[in-house]
Amino acid sequence: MASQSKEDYIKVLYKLEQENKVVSTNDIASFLKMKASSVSDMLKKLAMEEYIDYTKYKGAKLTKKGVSKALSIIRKHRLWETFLVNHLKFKWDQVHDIAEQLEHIDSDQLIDKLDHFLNYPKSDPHGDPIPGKNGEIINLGHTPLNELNLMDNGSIAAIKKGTPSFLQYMDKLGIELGTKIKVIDKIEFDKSLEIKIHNKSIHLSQEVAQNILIKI
Amino acid sequence: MASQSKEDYIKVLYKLEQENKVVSTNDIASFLKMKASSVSDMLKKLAMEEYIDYTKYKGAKLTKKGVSKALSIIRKHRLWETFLVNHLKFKWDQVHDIAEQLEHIDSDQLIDKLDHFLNYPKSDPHGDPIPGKNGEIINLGHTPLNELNLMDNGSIAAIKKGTPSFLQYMDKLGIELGTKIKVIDKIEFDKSLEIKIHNKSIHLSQEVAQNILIKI
DNA sequence: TTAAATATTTAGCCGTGTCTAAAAATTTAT
DNA sequence: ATAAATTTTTAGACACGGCTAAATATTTAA
Repeated sequence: MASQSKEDYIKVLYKLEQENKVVSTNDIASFLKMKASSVSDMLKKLAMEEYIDYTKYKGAKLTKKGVSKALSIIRKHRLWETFLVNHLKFKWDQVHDIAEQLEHIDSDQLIDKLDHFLNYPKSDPHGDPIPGKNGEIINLGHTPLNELNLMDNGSIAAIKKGTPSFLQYMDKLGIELGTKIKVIDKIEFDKSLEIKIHNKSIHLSQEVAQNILIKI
Repeated sequence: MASQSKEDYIKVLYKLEQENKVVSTNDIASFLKMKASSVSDMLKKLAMEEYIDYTKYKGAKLTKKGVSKALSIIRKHRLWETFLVNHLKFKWDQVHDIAEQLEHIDSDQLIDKLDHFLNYPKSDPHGDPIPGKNGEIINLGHTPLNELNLMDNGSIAAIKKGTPSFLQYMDKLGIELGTKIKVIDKIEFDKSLEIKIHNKSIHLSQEVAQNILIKI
């Protein structure tokens, strides 16, 4: 089994690869709040264990083995979050740090049984898809709220940014998974928008709207 | 928070103190399968952090702080075991290693909520008492089976030795928590005994009987 | 009560995963 | 096209938690 630390790197690699193609040492360092030199060392080790393809000065990319490892960690993370919210009655903004610890527990049988107990959920409390046992990840076909057109209707499907403060802001706005919304104004100037929700109209910055995923 | 490794030492210290008064370096080493020199090093650190009272060459003893830490780890271990068996449907011989990992997860809130979810259990799947939030440990007043008198009746209250193979042996004998038994013969020669269980008579060595706790 | 056996500690080494400072490679800008 | 800026790697250090081998204390036995 990869150490906790290595698992953390693999997770970040996966996350950053979603955005870019190849991931740079500095990107990882700033994400993990570590020094580039530490990252450089670790990349060498991960390459040696064939979790990544890595050429000095050229950045890193997960191998098949690496992606599969990443998906298994994400699967564990999201299943635990689901357990914490649905059964232990945590709020959706309280579960991240705990799941961050639980995701490193090493037992396939445990995860199989947890999955069964939770009734094979397809997404976690933030609406993110839960990878399957073999790494299958369902594309739920969601659209960032800021990409909707004027007068489009939809419902909240997922919150992309899972930080406590962002989720608490969502709570304050009355936004939860499944809530119906309608785009009633789009402001050219700053790309912000006005939506109708719970029959009230609220204003959202582009920054915020980007992090709210909609099912149309 | 104490490291995982330190928590392991504290747990062993607690366990060994139940049997002896002061715990020797070698006892710990053989229990943890480590070298005495490593234990010696660690005892120094634990003493520095005031988890133990330690005098060179004289052995170690948990302080109040140490005992309270030990009880909190045991509490977590047993609550998780209860979850694994009662909700995830693990067998009682499969949960030890997984609970060994889960017990190091650091979140008081998590344990509070788990305790609530489990409906505040007083004992775990092996019949061992679960320490309370503040370290209260209920004495369930159990008697080792080998200390019962001829013709005494009782029911299985706990299995002291929680190794998979011992628990599997219990399964084979039809012994589970709550099973009624009666002592029908005590053999002086080797301290073994004959008990009636499920209306059949079975023979148990002293070694085995010592590890079965009875509620009379 | 002293020598032998045993238990414990110390000294020094190693791998892991971090760091700082310096060197080297790459990228950007003139 | 080369100098400057930036990024990345290397070198060397450190804390942690193990280890082996040697030294030292303690206990046991002659």
